[in-house]
Amino acid sequence: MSRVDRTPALTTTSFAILGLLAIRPWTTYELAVQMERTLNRVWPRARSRLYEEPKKLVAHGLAEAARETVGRRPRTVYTITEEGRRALAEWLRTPGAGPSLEFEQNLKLFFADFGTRDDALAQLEAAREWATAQLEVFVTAARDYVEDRGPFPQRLAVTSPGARFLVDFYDLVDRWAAWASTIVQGWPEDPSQAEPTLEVDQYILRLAEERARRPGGDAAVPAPDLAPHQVSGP
Amino acid sequence: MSRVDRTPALTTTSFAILGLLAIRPWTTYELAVQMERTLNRVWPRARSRLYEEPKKLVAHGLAEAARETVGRRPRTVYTITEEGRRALAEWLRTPGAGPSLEFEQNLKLFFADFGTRDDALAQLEAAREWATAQLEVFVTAARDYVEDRGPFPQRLAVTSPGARFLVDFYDLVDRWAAWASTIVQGWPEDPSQAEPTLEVDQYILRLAEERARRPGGDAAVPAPDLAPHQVSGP
DNA sequence: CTCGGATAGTCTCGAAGGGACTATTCTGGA
DNA sequence: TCCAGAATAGTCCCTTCGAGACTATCCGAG
Repeated sequence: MSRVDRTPALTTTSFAILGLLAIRPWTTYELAVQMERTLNRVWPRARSRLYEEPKKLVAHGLAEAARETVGRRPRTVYTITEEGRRALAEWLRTPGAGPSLEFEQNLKLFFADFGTRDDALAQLEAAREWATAQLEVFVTAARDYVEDRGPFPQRLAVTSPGARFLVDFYDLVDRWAAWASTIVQGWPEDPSQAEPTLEVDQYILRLAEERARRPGGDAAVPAPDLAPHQVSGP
Repeated sequence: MSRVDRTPALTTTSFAILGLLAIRPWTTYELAVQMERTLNRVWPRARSRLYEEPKKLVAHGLAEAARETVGRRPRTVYTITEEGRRALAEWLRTPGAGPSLEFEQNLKLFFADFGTRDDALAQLEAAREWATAQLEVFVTAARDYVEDRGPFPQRLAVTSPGARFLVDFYDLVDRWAAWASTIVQGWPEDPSQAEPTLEVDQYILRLAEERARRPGGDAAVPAPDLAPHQVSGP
């Protein structure tokens, strides 16, 4: 009531920063750089945001700020507190949200019948380039890690399953765009005149149904019966 | 300068709405529902946003609003203009952004060493449930489409490649989470004590490098040499 | 000695999210 | 036939975010 304190609420982004602080102390600038290089891939946030979060953490008692100075330039080093570690563990216990995907190139493909076939092909080509670029950055970083030149090698056991997801995701985008290109190339100039390819639709449906029937339980998953991103010829 | 009009700029969301209007006229409510059911999967936006967009389109001359009334309740039906169709085609010509992914469950996995093994397993299980739920909704909708009961069957040719991406994405999340679960089950109670599994890391690296070498050109993509989401036993 | 890139931030504005709130119309079952 | 609840058709508010402009110092290579 009245106009009491109101320290802004903690968000997922706050806990992402808090997690980094649990690894070691950082300055805000280092946090921002680290975030851009790694966490951005699963939790993208604007740089400007990242400068606010540590302050919130301090306000909540989850981190401490130490003002230092390099020459005449001041900087702030943040360190996690014991309460911060408890809060982080607590956050890890609560269920997280499922993936949320924004995919403008796919959105444009969805409206392809209001443009030209070449427009659609350009979107798919851009998607492939995106995937390639992501993978290149990834390979460089991953090679460093495997050759023991990466930071925090002791965290590798914990981080590699998540990394696997990213590689597979980039690979999916690439394979899908390549496959979709072959489909779109078969369209007429004006995509609104394209004939529905029933094989594709039934194939999609079969894939989806098959998966929906797969037991939700556990254990090893068999390799897919249907080769991904290949359309069987008629 | 001074304090002139300033009709707010058009965003990707504006064009998503404009694309729907290119299919047929809608009321704002219908647009919001349609968006939630379909476009949300590649371009998720809050409902409240969707009520603003058509007004912007009108302000830019890309759509027209017709006030109607059902009984005593007023409603507004939006129709695309010729200029709107031109703007849409123009937008389709410009390259779209690559995918952007938010994945909180994976983020929590990334910090698994500050929680317990069971916390990590719970995140993965939640990811599987999410994927299953998405697929179930998808299957229901897709079955309707294939059995000719879906709206806009004439757009099927254009929309099914994009749908394929979604099925594969959900499938990826599911397979990955199942695979990752088997890895995490091998961890000790305290994940910070987990041993790095070099096989996994080198496997990831090999996958990534192999892909990075793949020609960025075109044409059919061969089936992957390595079965997705299976770790070869030692 | 200097110049460009890395370090270390602040600030602003508009876009987006999330939900509370209102009100009328339609539909299926008692 | 009547009523409850779902669907229709929005408005409003507050907070968070994103994108980028802006400032300033430090450090290393040539």
